[in-house]
Amino acid sequence: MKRAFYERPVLDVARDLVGCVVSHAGSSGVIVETEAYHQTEPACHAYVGVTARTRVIFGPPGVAYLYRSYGIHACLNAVCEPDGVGAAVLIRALEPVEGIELMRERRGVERLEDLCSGPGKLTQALDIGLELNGSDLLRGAIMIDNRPRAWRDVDVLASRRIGITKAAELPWRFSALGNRFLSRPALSRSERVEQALAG
DNA sequence: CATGGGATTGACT
DNA sequence: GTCAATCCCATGC
Repeated sequence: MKRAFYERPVLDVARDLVGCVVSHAGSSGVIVETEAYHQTEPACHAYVGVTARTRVIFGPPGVAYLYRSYGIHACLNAVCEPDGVGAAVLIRALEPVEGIELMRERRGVERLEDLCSGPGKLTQALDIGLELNGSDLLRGAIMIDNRPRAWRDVDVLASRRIGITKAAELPWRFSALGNRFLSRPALSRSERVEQALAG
């Protein structure tokens, strides 16, 4: 992955990261779910401006932003857009590829679908901690690589972001169509009915 | 310096 | 479906 990939508008990066491969500490997985966040909308941590916490989000693109969620979990983001702009993509779910036994040990669960199907789960499975906040995604410990051939033409669906109360209406979540490793289905039951009726 | 709210998960009814 | 765990940090006094 090149630096210029991350320097683009955050919605484009979030969509294009689906199908790419994240690897760390002897384990890897294909990204099947992302969410975009931008300083101009209140769900984004960078909405409050530059602080000790958000400094990394406003920094150069292609860098990892890691934060602690609910006092327990670490969540991984890729910083996007030019230096000085606050935007990042949250990596929400992976399809496990390499180091699956390592993931099982780190997570303490067996089922493949339980290893990386959520932002807190995948960081635990790949042993990614807060100490990697600010590290480079191009040459650091965490690597993100281009889509394997089989994922070149993956269908990506946009839907609403999960678990937020502000700007919840924006369709800034991107997921691999029909993938079984998502943190949640892309569409609710009623939305699936609507889509079916719309043909 | 005290307080309160999460970009979540897992256990339980 | 409900709910607690647990810590970082932004905010307000």
